[in-house]
Amino acid sequence: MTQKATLADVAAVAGVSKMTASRALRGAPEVSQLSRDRVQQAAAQIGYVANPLAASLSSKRTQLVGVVVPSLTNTVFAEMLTGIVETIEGSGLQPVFGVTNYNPDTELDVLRNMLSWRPAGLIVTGLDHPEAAKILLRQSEQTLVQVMDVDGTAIGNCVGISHTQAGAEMARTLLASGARKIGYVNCTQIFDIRATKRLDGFRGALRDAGLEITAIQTSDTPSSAPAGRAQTRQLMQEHPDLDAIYYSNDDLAAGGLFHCLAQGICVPKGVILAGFNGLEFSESLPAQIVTTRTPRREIGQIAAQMVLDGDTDKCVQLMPQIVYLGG
Amino acid sequence: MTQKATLADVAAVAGVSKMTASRALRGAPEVSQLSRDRVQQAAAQIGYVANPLAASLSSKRTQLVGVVVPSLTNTVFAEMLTGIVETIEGSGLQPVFGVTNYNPDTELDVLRNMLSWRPAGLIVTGLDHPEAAKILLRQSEQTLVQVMDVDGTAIGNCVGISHTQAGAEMARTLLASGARKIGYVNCTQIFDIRATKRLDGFRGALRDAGLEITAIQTSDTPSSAPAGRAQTRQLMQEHPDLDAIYYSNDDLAAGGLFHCLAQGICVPKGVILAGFNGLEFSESLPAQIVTTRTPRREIGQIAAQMVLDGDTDKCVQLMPQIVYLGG
DNA sequence: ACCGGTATCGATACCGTTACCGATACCACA
DNA sequence: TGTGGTATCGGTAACGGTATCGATACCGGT
Repeated sequence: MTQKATLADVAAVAGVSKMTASRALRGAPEVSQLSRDRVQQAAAQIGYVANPLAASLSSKRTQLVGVVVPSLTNTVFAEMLTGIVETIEGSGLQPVFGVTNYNPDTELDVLRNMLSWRPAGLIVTGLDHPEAAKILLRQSEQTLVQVMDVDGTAIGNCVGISHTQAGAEMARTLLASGARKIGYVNCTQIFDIRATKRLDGFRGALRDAGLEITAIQTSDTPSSAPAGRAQTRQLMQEHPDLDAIYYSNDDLAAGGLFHCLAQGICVPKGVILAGFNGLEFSESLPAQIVTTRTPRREIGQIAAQMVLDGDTDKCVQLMPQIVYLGG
Repeated sequence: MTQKATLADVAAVAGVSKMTASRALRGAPEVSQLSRDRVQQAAAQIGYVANPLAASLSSKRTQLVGVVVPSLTNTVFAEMLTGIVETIEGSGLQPVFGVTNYNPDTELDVLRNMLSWRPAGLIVTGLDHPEAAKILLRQSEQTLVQVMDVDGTAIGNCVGISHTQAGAEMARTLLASGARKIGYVNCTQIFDIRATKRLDGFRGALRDAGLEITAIQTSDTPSSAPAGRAQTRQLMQEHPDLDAIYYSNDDLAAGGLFHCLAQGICVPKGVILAGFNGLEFSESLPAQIVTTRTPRREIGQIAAQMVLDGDTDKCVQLMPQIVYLGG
């Protein structure tokens, strides 16, 4: 009881060799029904728990899937993780998470650490990594999936959306609603490359219409609804005549909406607020915002499926959707 | 390049034995400065990456910390995870997450799976587990920390808050504000034992004042702001004269607030809304709600520290705080 | 009765690392 | 010069499994 039961113990109790016990427990075909039953019973009897470390070392294969995300508190990544977890569930694969905090140095560390486990698959966020990380990823042998973003060159498999296109589409949507004086709000405490791509696409589409962003309100606080509220207050104070405000995500946009509600500014009549992600809570907001619904859960599912299938060069571009939430 | 470099390769290049190489890389004291340098240089030169599987198998120790949470999309757990991650960072420990979806059967599976890795530490959510899980936990040898809840009997270490007390305190707060007709809103799609404890405490304190909950609005949808909005609508339709509504969490409460705002109901003048957790976004809501701020990040930090320190029977009860957010 | 084939099993050699203990060298000191 | 102690190293045996291949038994067909 004090010492864990080992395969040898199971084999001894079952009266077979270690190999037969191993095969029986793994469901290998070359075991007689009799031995199989005996082994399973013996294992149950002494409470045997397989040791995946030893198995991995011996077989030179692991059942690990490394998942590297920038943040856990961001619902978007949490939902992607959920997609991954629910897809690999029951496959015998084990997800291992790493968090980079949007920091390239941390990302490199996390990646190195992840790779040291020699995972069967690796799912990393984004296409943009520090050069050293790219080298690591290229050298490594396992199934690689880069998620969330398709704007750039993938090293391995790839699932996501085009943030550049998403930004452009939002610009066109706002323009179509008649907006001409448009503000932009973001947070730069962390360097969010995908938000930057959206901004680029947004700007490009405005320029195609002969327009520029009227004002940009940036802060180096973490992105959150309170930050969105504070920044919107400041932005609208300096530019009371904006037709629309594009936020780098729904949290900021919700904060912006809260500011408007508190000030009695009518949304979207007085000003259109645009976010990104289409988070669930946005659906219940008391006024309507426009946002881009991202299929993050599906991205997680597809990425996990790619790992399961051992794909190597697959690339799936998902199409986000402009939606009007709340009201 | 195709085959990973092993410790033997490092040793060969450095001109020492495997043992010396191993010791040098681990920073063991019984290595001369000369050998140490040579080994480190050799390792860097051939790009050696240590294999934690082999190390763990050989040393019978792992650097793994298993973390079992009910959900990843719930910000509360994500923030606790953040606390854990930031605390064990740099200690050489590796967090491994498991998600139970509030399902006891899943919890047992996840736990079994977690334990099979023989982690150095295990952090699980709550004090209430299926009986089989409790047995597993009691038998296992590693540092165990049960987090979030202190209402009950801990198996190992324990850090959290008393949800019963939190519920009672909220009841007293609402009573002190003059509320007499009080509604309660929750979601039961998942069985949230801690929410139940809060409700018990809440009810108890009301009874102490000779009162009962006026109406309970339950739904079996997942807990979210949209659910909160829908349920509040229904509840207020049937009971338009409520003084206050207690929600099982801030998401629902925010949804409730959105309903009131959309209906032009004044909060908190017309009705007091009470949530739980004190999420960051609640701070920016355009009207004031009352909630219980929970120290979930700190809980994660303390739990991780307990694992690092190898504590066995420590129990830390943190004190939540009633706060007024938004407005 | 002999043969080839299939089903079932076991012995052995690892996987890459660390624990353990013995070996060696070198030093100060008697 | 011998002796004991310390610092540094290496050989060997694990750790708990799996891959591989050879051994055995048993089958049907001729």
